[in-house]
Amino acid sequence: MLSERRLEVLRAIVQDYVGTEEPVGSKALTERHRLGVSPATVRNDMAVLEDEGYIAQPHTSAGRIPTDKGYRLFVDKLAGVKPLSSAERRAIQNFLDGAVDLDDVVGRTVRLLAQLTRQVAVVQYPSLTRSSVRHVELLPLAPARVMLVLITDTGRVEQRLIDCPAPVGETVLGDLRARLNSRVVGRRFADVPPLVQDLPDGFDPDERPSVTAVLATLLETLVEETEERIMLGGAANLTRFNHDFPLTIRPVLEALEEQMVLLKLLGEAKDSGMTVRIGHENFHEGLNSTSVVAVGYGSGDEAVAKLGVVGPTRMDYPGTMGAVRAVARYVGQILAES
Amino acid sequence: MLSERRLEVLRAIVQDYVGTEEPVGSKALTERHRLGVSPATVRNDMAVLEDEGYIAQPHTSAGRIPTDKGYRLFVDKLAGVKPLSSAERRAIQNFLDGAVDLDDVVGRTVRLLAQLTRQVAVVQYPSLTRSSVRHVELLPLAPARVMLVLITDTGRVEQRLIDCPAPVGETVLGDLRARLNSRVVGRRFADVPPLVQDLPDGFDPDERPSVTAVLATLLETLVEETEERIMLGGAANLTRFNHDFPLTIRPVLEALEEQMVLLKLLGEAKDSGMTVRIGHENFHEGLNSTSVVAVGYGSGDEAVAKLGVVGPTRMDYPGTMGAVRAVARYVGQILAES
DNA sequence: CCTGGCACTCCTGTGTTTCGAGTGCCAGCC
DNA sequence: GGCTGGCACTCGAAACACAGGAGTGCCAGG
Repeated sequence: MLSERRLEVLRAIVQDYVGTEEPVGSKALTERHRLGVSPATVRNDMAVLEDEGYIAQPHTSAGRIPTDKGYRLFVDKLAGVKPLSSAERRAIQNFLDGAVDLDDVVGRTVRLLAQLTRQVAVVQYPSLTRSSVRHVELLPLAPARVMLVLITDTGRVEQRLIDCPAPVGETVLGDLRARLNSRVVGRRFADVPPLVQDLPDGFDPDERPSVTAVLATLLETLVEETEERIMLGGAANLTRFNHDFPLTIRPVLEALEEQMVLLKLLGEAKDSGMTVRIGHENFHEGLNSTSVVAVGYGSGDEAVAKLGVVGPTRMDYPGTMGAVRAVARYVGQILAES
Repeated sequence: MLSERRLEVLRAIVQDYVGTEEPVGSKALTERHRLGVSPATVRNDMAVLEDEGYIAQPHTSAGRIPTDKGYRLFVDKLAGVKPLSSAERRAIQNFLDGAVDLDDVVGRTVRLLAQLTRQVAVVQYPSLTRSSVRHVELLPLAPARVMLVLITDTGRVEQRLIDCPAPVGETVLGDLRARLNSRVVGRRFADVPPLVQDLPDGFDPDERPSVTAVLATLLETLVEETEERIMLGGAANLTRFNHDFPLTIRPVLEALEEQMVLLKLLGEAKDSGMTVRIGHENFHEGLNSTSVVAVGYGSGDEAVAKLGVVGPTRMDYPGTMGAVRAVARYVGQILAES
């Protein structure tokens, strides 16, 4: 176990390095923090911290920088979550209150988060699996063509074109619509399949193939469209990183362009509470020198989706975590209201 | 007027510079192109081209690079559009054919274009103003709460929540839905307002405020949601630019993150035919060292939206233009089919 | 009008040197 | 035992010098 003072030294190193972006030496440390000991002592502490793997030297005779392990300790033990100022909180609320629909909410959130943290923001659309059905609508487009519109309680709308095996009358369609809605409205997506299984039985044998086609598409939408959408913003903030960054920025940009990677990134975050993944804790190679701060958000108690930011491992963790948490809360409120 | 050979020299300079990314000198030119004259002669031609402003020297005693004006001449007079290979065309078709809905079409298009041109791709969603109404749906959510769903012929779906001044019965809503659809289905958005103006007259005075509220929201959606969406992809390709690029990449990324800028960017493109804006021809400062190649696409003869790519002024214009044109054509086809 | 020759420019890459922040270690001190 | 000042050492970064070479402009001759 590290002594109190050594932890203090680590904290000081992290803070200074995050601020200056330059390796921090023993002398500079004692000057900027009231550690009450001399540089030589700090050097000894640093040697220990380095042995334990919390800090490292880019090269001999340079200052120290925190390792992933060092940041981990910092986040877990040494740093709290920095609450936002009330001005900031008011700004968040004002900005989000202007949203008109779900797309707009997500769009505003991502911009807000990027601006607040000056990093890359990632916001997942409220997930279909966890939301429930608000309404199912069937629209005749042509004799044997139907459009299925699925509306969720989070305001999301999915539509699908269905080619039926035979023409479907308006009345049949109306009938189906009514029965379908009476069974599934208010239900969780996951609960829907068993509830509609026997629906075709109530129809004339001639109509059954079409009814089955509609149901099949509905179920497919429920499952397949769980492929969740994600919005990204603030990519320009990547350029604030190290100055030598064409090298480093490239793989990050590439990783961020892949929906799959982003989904996995947020997916790995815990369902409740804030998750911080630092450097190599991220599964994706391109993100080995970045950290991800993510948190779930939702209209009720339960998280329906996640949001977060991606930034350099050398980031202001307390501030970032504060901003992420605050934004998630307000978005949750907005969703609950609408 | 420049002589034939001087134009040939300019063409050679552009081609070489695009290929090597390095200033091109007279000797290298004669070696790589069969100009039939000596380096000294080429030097004289270059001096003239420089006087006229088509090329420039980064510094004395370096090779020449084309200016914006030089690229402009190249694009207008010296270069054609390079058609894609049949393999490429097949790949495009295969890739786009797999799309399931509009979001998917746009998403695939943007990825395809980015990959094909190795540049940043920009695709505008089919515009609401130019599309027409396929169906309007009204769904009762609560006694005095209605959801309006608007479906366009390009497959786009817009939804709006409406709080009515008084409870609305199912029958009234059904009635309104029927009358509304009979009047507006198949109509252009721009034509809708006059067609629905007198609709409230047919309803019971008690219901009129609610009907008016619904109509107001519909019209608002038509107008306001003409705020068009844009999808962006291939940002990682920015890193292929000059190696010294944190400087240059920054403003470009910032510009690309602003929807407004992107909209204006595509908006400035001609409605028909391909538009190429080179360097300072772009209104936005951050894009002064980039070129934009854009073209309209649509399901019929008329363009419903635009797409294009953003890349360095030093780009392969014939190839890029070929790819952009080809992709636009196939997207148009896909939209027409669905 | 084209060409070869020539002097000149100036960027680029390479090696050398200097400078200084930072380190590890040691002996002494509380 | 733990802290401190002192000291020699390391090594990257910045400054400087220098040669090489690609490229130019200009001129005289074909």
